[in-house]
Amino acid sequence: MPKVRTRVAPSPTGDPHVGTAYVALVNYCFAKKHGGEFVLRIEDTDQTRSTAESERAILETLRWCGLSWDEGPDVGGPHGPYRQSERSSIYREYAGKLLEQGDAFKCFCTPERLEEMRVAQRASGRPSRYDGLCLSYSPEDVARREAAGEPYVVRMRVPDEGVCVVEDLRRGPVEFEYKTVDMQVLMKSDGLPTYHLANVVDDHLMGITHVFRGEEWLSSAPKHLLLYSYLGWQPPKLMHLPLLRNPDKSKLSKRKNPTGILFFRAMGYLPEALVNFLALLANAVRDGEDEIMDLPAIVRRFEIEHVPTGGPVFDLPKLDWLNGRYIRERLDPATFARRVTDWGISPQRLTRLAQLAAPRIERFSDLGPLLAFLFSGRLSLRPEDLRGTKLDDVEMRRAFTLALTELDALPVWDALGIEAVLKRIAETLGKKTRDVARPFYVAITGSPTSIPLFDSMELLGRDIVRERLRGALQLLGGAG
RNA sequence: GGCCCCAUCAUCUAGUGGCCUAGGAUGCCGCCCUCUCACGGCGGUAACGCGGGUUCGAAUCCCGCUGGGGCUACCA
Repeated sequence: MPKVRTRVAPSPTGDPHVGTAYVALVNYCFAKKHGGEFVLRIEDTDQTRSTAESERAILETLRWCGLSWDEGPDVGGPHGPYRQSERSSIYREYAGKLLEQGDAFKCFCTPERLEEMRVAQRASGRPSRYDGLCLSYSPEDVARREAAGEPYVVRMRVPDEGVCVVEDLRRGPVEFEYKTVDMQVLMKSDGLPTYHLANVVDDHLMGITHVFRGEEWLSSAPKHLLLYSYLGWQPPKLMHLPLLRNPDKSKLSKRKNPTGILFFRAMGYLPEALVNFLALLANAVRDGEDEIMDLPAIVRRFEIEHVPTGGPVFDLPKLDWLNGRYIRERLDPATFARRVTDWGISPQRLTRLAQLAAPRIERFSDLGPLLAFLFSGRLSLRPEDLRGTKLDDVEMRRAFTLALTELDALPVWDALGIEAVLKRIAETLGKKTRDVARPFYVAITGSPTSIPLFDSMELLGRDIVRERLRGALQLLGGAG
């Protein structure tokens, strides 16, 4: 029996998500429960979306949660590198092997043709699936096109007939007819692999024995199983975890709810409470058992067969209750003091605040009202508070809506970038920056007079800013 | 549209054919404690989606329906 090895493989394409922490926790628990190892791998094969900043934040927040990995891009290990962008030659090798075996082929089809094909397939009620045009080309044809410099991708071959049975550890056998499984792209025209190839190759090479991943992967499991068999490898055991949901039951998304681990940190949740809460979502307690438990206890009582299959709503009020219990039951006054300091009034943060606040106060006692917004969750505002003279409701809605998307797209969250976004929005609206800034001051700081806006936003963090803008928008009756 | 997953209180869930006139937790309501509030204690509210089977017996097994969700990219 080989040693149990699990992994979490986040994609560094945005702010770290609680779903990632949930999946990481399950993989961590399973590995530790069985005396195995837990690996962190970065899936950055999408070079247009991946950022170093996102990777850094993911590592930092997972560590904040108390999860540690035995191997990973920062700690190294015998199966590295742990960043897929550094493993290109490995994927090329296996793509080459698949091509040679005839289990993959070069595809020269244009995006336009593929799009047309899919539209037609959908219209006639068929599954969306590559029609195999490029499979019909002779080797000479392929060589000629390649020599002519036609761009191509490498696609995996999928049988037209038969059934693939995916054995899910929790759900049992799940059947897929091969004719409903698409001939996925394995190597993009930029020479980098897609997730499908990279995850199979890496899981094998890294000796991963069990894969716990989100349910969104269940329908592509047949492709992965097929690749394992083409390459002559033993696939790991698979289990698909339910997706965390918004209160409206859709997949948890930052458009509707706080989803960022950074949000929970900025709001003053304790990492042990957050992890405890996520653990409850994976393994509920039995009657009479206390719901508070630390990581070792979570690991000890972890049972994969008790992970629910239905997607749970991320129930913020319950997290609040649990976090409150941690604060009043698990923090002695000294620890309380230290953790509050680390959270909001660390010397570094106070130094920064000093520069921003000192010019605006006459007594230290002015600090309370001036900086209260930095130590608050939601602000209680009325629509009248937002209204000034320079922007009407329609314009404000427009400005907030634009800000919501543009701020999300900022690669690095700092005052400079935020300023650029606000100025661009003012320009779009044909207004002065100062006039556009006013409602933002109110929405973000709760008052039209405050310490500088862009710094305030930076200090609050992207997630809280998003929540406050969303709140302001709601006050004005929705997006514009 | 096609494929797949899922289905117990508002929410998280226990429940793996009789222990269930369905248990716990959050939320909400009430009472108690109390210099306020909160905490805490006690009590209450509230669910097996529907229809067929199988069985002596079904929340538990099977089928259909309905509902929800995911996937359907040269993103993961």
